Amino acid sequence: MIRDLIADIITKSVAALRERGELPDVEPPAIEVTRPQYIEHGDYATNVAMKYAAAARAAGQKANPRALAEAIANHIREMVDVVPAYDLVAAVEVAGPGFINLRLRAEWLLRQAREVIVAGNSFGAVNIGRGQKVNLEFVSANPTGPATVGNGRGAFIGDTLGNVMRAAGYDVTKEYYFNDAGAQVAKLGGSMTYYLHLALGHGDDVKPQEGYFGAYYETVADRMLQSWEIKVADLLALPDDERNAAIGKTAAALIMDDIRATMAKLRVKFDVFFNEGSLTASGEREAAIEELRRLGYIEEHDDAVWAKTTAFGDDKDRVVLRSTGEPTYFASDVAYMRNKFERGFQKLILVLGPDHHGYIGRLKATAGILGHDLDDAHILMYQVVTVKGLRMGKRLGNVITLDELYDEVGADVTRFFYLMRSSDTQLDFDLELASKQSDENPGLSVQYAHARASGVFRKASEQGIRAEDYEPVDAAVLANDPAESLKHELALVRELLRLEEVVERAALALEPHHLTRYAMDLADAYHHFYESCPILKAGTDIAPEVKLARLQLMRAAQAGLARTLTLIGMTAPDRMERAEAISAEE
RNA sequence: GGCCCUGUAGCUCAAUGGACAGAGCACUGGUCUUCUAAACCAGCUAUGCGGGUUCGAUUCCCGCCGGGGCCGCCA
Repeated sequence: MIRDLIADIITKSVAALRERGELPDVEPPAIEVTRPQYIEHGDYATNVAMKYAAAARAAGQKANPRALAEAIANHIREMVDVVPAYDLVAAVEVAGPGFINLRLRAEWLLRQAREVIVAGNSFGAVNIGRGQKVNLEFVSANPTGPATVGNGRGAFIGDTLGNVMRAAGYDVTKEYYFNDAGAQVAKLGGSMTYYLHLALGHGDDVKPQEGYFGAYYETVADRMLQSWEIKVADLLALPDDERNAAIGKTAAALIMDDIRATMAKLRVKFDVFFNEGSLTASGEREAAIEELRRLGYIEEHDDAVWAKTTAFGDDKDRVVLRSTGEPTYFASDVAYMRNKFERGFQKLILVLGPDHHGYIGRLKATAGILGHDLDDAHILMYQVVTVKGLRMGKRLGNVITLDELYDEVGADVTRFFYLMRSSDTQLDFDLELASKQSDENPGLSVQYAHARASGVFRKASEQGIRAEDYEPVDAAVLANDPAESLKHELALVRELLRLEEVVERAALALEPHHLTRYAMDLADAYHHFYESCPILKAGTDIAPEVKLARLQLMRAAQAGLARTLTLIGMTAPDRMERAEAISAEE
């Protein structure tokens, strides 16, 4: 990573100066290398002089941050002059209250275009994960209804976070946990019994007080009858409890298929669908309770059996066995977490909706009880989703389904819009903007940048210029371009090289939304380059070596756009056609 | 009552404790015999209030005010 190389230079300079006694005799601060907000300040900046001065003053020594900065900057300049590996640095300047700004050499930057192309699918990859096994659980909605726009948020956060963590060197398993038995599914069975009777023309006298209702369940009833009419007739004849459980389970299977289909359409990929029921069948749920008992975190009172989660910071202890002797869902949660750790995952990430915020304490406590660090179980919580601008009247019940969004704007735009926002803020999905088939739509704008590059390569191909003609050339020739052109060429390379930092940050902070921001910035840099650096444009007379170098740069930009779109889970189209994205028009 | 998220431009939102707070949309004014105008250029406006920590606070801490959400021997 380029930033690490810069940090290495600074670290070595500080160490050398300290060795010579030219810096205050205090513990040097951690080296922080950041991107200045303005490119006029350089490519990278460090605040080490200011931190050093503060540490010195705290130790009672006199220190002037700017003077320290000058000393360090001088030493960096000397090193850059003599160490060939550091020749990427063009200038070192001291500015403001004591920042040391480093500027990269234009020729070096331009030559990175070829590196981007050579890197291919590994472009932007970093290795901060070092192969750590991570279990990333998301959606995990039980099959009692179609996936909603709320579930979608977990889906896209989880899926894209998984992609970006893989790019950051983690060994990620994407997992969906579901329960197709128990009280909720029995309730579903009650509702489905009602809808099945309706579908068979038996009247509506079995309508339950509480349950799942809406047009969607009519379609489920129809499909059940189509596939298993005879079996369904048998099931309806069972005693109420058995009937509800059996019909609920049958309906749940259909609904689970619907959810999987919705996820697949939206390119949300899971490696594992984990059935809660398997924990019962395998005896893991019982074993988990026994394990808690063995570890001394079980208490019995009020006729129930409790797990002492308060020992690890939870608000209250949690029931694992009710007074009826029935295990709670939390008992399964314990078993499930134990199962994950036993499968070798070192870190568990659970993407949960805002209604689960009360679960954080008990889940982290569970990790603690099982002998792990509380941070080995990380809860990534997202806030609520609302949709502004959706036509009313066509909806199923009072929830908006993910399928409806998909039908309106397609997978690409849906994913982009969901990922534009930080998980911590509410998501107000702007359907009107998302539906626009123009560059006002930020998601399409990024794809358009990619397609636009494809158009240029098609044209180049028509003129007999092929990839093997421009991919190997030395783009440093562009350093001689007019200032206005060079500005945009360098800005484009700089933006490209930032991807690895974006990947690192998104993976470390578990914040996939940085990718969409980056995608817009990269597309913007690309568009500027496209406008001000013509290649094949009619009426222009571009020198052949410049033409090839710009084609290479454009190819690198396209690769970066494709890589970013892929991480977000979007397609990178070679052409944009209006009709293609209008899937909602009947 | 307790807990979680949140308050930034007209709207929706960004901003690893740094330098001059950025995008998109909207709005205003320009640019079309194009490398596809599905574009480009220019302009307009913001950190809820009060303290604190810091060389430096949109960011961290405390209080107040305002939004959204959650609190079960449900699953």
